[in-house]
Amino acid sequence: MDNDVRELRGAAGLSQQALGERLGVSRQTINAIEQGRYDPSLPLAIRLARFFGRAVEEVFHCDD
Amino acid sequence: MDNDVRELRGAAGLSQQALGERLGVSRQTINAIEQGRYDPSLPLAIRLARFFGRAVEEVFHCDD
DNA sequence: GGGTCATGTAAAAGGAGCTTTACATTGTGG
DNA sequence: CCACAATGTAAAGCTCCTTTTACATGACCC
Repeated sequence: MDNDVRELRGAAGLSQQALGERLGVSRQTINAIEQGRYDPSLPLAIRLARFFGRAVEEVFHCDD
Repeated sequence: MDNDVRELRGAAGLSQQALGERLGVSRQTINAIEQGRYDPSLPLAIRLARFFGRAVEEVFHCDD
């Protein structure tokens, strides 16, 4: 399950810290998600997708 | 965070057991999600939405 | 060289997701 | 009445998500 968070964040010109603050999570959480160390919870995934104006499926890609 | 799983499952004519088998989770998991006892993981939410031909955001509604 | 910003990473701790096993209720059909 | 299917629920246990604190790196500016 990989995702486009890093690209979208870069395009938005935000640091991991700044994005975390906007979404109410720590920068380590953003970092872990970008690196695919784990998947976000469903509510966080929805907040992330909505923040970037995308559908959840567009941001997070299942590999199956 | 509530969802439309029960309605969609009913419309599909499937038991909780049958739906769980299709998605690779236990019937208790389906039951808990339908009752809002907890949110599914992101991969399960995506599988559920895809199974019903909907977007994740259409099936799971954030209350914020 | 010293400060700061952005990022990577790690450990400990707590809460959430999911499993299995098990028991209870309700309804339906023989 | 007796199965049987569908659902609700509970406990124990494991893994995953997220936090906090902390240290380390490289880039960049003064």
